[in-house]
Amino acid sequence: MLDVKFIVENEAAVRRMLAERGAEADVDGILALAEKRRKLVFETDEKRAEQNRASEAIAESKKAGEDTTEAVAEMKALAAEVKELGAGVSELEAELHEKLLEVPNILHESVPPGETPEDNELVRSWGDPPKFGFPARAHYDLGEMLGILDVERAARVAGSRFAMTVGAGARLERALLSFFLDEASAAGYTEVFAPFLVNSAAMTGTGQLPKFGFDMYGVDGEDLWLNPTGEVPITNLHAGEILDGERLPLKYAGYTACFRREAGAHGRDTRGMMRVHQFNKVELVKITDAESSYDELESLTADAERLLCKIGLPHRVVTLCAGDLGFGAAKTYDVEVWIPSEETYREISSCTNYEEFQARRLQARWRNPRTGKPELVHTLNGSGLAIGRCVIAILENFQNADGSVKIPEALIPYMGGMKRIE
RNA sequence: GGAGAGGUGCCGGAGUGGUCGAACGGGGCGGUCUCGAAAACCGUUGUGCCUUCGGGUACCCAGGGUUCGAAUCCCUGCCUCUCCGCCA
Repeated sequence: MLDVKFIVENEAAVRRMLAERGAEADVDGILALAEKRRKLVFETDEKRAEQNRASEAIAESKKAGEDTTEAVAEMKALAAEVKELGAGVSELEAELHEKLLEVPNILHESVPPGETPEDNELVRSWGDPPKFGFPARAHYDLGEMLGILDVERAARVAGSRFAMTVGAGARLERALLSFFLDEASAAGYTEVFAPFLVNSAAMTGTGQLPKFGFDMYGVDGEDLWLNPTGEVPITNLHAGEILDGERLPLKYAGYTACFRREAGAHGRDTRGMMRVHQFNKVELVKITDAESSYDELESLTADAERLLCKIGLPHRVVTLCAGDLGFGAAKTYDVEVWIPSEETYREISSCTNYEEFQARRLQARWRNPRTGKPELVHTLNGSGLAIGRCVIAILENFQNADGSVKIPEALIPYMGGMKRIE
């Protein structure tokens, strides 16, 4: 969420941002409501002051033993007026808040212009795509051949777009999850096991609501949602708090299952476990101040990338262009891993600086010792990493001609010494 | 699921419906004293909004209600704790 004051004072910049993103928001409505609210608050406060003075006078009179029935009768009208004005202010504020929640974040100056993923900017790449002396098999074929991925039975118990790993496949998921969390701990992240179900307030705090409810699963009859990403429960951990500046940056790493309806993705990635309704992920979250947040974004991205290096998976990093950027993101690096069967790079981590956008919704602040005043924190997150897609990448990049798959060195200890899946 | 208790400032903990944004204690910060420290003493110590920058206004879990006036009374919700039952 943007500050109303910022919108009032930087109308042109806000409109420019909307144009660059190819997004829309009711800037006119916000400006009009803000001004209306300002005037009504002033009027209401004045009436309240009058009422408070009169009430005090009544208290004094009563103490002096005087008859107050007349004064009390006179106050009735004013009391009713104050009540009505107050209700008007609340209504305006609710309306304004609603509109503000639908304005996307401002863009960092380094975000490249562009409309589609084609316009994303390559930052760097690591490793070379493997050259096989045979046609590369897709993960769903390898998984089936090896008996470690069972989409059919997953569909039986849940439906289409669900995947289930079995045997060495399941072990590989657990290995990755442990490896990622161990690496995160070593890099200074605090490990958390947060709830997988979150309420509407949390979903609003990180920006999934009110605009993107269609892509999430809700729990019938309760104010609960299945979290679409670990970002939600973990970032919301410090909602409403004023943090001690010395504690920053806070760094968390947590495993969550992630649930997405994939509404609007019909026909895309329909086979295997590339795009499923439930997948596993280790999420990295940072809470820091404005001064350090872009340095923290670089190191967060490096933390995610290093995992791929240690496994030995070829990948690249791109900066998302304005049109491809998420609603609340000020800047995002996508880390993309090489997928041989598609002969392309696919997203495996998305590292984002939200600056104050989430913090303002969350009311997450820190106390600046220089000023003694609370300031909004900057929040960041990125996958470290998406486990399902990592399984895909490992199966495909480390496959042999006979369909067996070599376990990457770094994961062998986590696989109980297993060196190959065959 | 059943029965009960409770939610107040950084923490503990008061608070007859009328200067209560809130006693008192602890903590923090600043100061006096000291070579320094401790102790003692003094002062200070929440957040948002509006402002004609003098102030004003709101917030005692959240949302409603009663009242001229609510931290204090009423209703609803959420959360915490205790006991019983059930359960991974």
